[in-house]
Amino acid sequence: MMWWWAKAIRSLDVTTFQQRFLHLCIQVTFKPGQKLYLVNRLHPYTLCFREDMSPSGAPEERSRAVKRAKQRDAQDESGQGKSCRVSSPSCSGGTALPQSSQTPATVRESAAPWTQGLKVSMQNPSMQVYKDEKVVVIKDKFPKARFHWLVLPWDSISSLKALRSEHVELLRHMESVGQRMVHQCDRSDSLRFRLGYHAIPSMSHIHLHVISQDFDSPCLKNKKHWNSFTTQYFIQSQDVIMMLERDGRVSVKDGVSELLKLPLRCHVCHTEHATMPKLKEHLRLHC
DNA sequence: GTTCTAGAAC
DNA sequence: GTTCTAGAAC
Repeated sequence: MMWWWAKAIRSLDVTTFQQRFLHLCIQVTFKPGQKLYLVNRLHPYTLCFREDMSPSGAPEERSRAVKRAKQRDAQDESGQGKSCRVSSPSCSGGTALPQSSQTPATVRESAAPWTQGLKVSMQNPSMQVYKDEKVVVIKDKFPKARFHWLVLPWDSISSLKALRSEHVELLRHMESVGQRMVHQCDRSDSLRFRLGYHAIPSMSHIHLHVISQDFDSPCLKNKKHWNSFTTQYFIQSQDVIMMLERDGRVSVKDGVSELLKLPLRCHVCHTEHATMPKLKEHLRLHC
């Protein structure tokens, strides 16, 4: 399997690949359909492990496999899943190291592949709208408002939990860059913006949301979306910085996830609405 | 994070 | 019947 990877990766010859990865002595088992993300600043790659589509496979599994493959292809065609995908004719249950490797440490899957999406996106020049030596800004792939950017540090910081006092300056810079994005936008005079972090983000790699408060977007679809930006689940950038300065770390209250289940309440006039369509209709009044 | 879908709500 | 949500799967 490792040799197959080596053949699959365009920019790394076999020797380089071995030097960089084999010494890690890590064994990873892939399930069909899982993706392997190889990320550094220069070469973000995705290897997709497909199911065994041979006639010997179970009919139900083949059907699911075809369905998933169609979904992936549709995403690729729409430009949302830009990746260097390499197919294997039969690689279900692949293993990353030769069987002969001595005392390999088995690594359990630490996170679902989709949680790593931002790490890939931030490296993609076509998605970057601003960058400097400390941070990069990308447009949210599924914006929840007319303007929705993400400011990400180049440094690998997984989440709010990983923040310490020494990050204060970086966070101030992230906020400053976020404000710069707002001011360069042609609607900055008429739209209100908020800058903040989700208390428990789904995606790995800390990211500052810079989002206009119109919430006029087809990607805003459900209660979780709404409450993640309009309740205390959304922690303002300034509050994060203040906490970090005061306590040296950011505390997230227990049970914060419950906020995502709160009734749908307008963020402007605080009226309650029974369904998302009704809330979205109401929001037009405030535009 | 999204998509899909069963079943609840209307 | 259609609309909408919530949870599973990815």
